[in-house]
Amino acid sequence: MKTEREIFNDYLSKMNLRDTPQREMILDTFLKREEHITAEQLYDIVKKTDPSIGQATVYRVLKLVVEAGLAREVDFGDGVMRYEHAYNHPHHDHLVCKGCGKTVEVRDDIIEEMQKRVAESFGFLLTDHEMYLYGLCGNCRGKNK
Amino acid sequence: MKTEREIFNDYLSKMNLRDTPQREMILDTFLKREEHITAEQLYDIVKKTDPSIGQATVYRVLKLVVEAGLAREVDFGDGVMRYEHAYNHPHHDHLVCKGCGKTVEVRDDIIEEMQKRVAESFGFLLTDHEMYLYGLCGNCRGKNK
DNA sequence: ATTCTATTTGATATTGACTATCATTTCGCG
DNA sequence: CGCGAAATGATAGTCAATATCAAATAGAAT
Repeated sequence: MKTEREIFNDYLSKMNLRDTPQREMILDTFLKREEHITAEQLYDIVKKTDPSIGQATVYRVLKLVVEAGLAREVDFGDGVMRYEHAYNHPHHDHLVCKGCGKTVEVRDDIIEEMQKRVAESFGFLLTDHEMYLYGLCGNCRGKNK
Repeated sequence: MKTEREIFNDYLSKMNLRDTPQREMILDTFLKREEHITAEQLYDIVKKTDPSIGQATVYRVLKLVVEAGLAREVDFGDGVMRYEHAYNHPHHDHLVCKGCGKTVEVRDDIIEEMQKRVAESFGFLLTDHEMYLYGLCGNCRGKNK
């Protein structure tokens, strides 16, 4: 089982890209966090370790991390892209509480299967999908009268 | 059965908003088009009828049309919000071809039911959802080697 | 109809996320 | 080392969408 660092380095050499301290640092910082994170949030954290790092570099490295298969983009529709771990975190969809913003990762094989069938019934070859379920979590259900 | 115009006017008076020629014009132009449309595209069309209309007004009116229940926002993830008819166009999801951009409206009751169950299994009350199925349509399947 | 005032409009500036540009730095090969 | 290509960081630019604000106007009161 390869480590994330190995996968990232393999991707860099395969693409003839260079191994830089910034890239390693940003990747490591991303990997340490478990939750969905935005580029700006990651930038803020990274600056604490190395204040000289540029914002553009964080955006650039996040893109590489996605291409290397270690991260996945998540779009909750609020205009900001978030990133989540993709390594050892198989595909899933998201349940999002509109009250408190809490998210839960969900996966349902029946839904996945039906999605493929629906696409095929229109002659489409399904390559991927996005599904966001919005609602109110247990805590927030009671609050808004 | 109320007309869209009646529904819109009802909404305006319920909210103590004024009935203006711009609002009527933009609504009418939106209603004439059947396909998903962006605010900028609608602005371009509307300008042909009345070049004095401001871009901001189109954005503002589209928001009202959504609030009145006559339109729905659709986000295909390309950074631009699109609007589709909501009146007599019941909820559906979208199948999007990554090759040519073609979209198909789809609806599957089993998926809808499973979504509700999944949400409930986590204690969530499902209020709405977004589901986008991305793939290649019949035409585009053969093209990419 | 005329007046009045809060709403609406259109022009413009601003925001916020993200990308492009570009001079300077640095990686990594010889 | 020393070189050339690639990466970085600072900055400017893009683009959709929103905020601002003076001027125009809807619509109720007169």
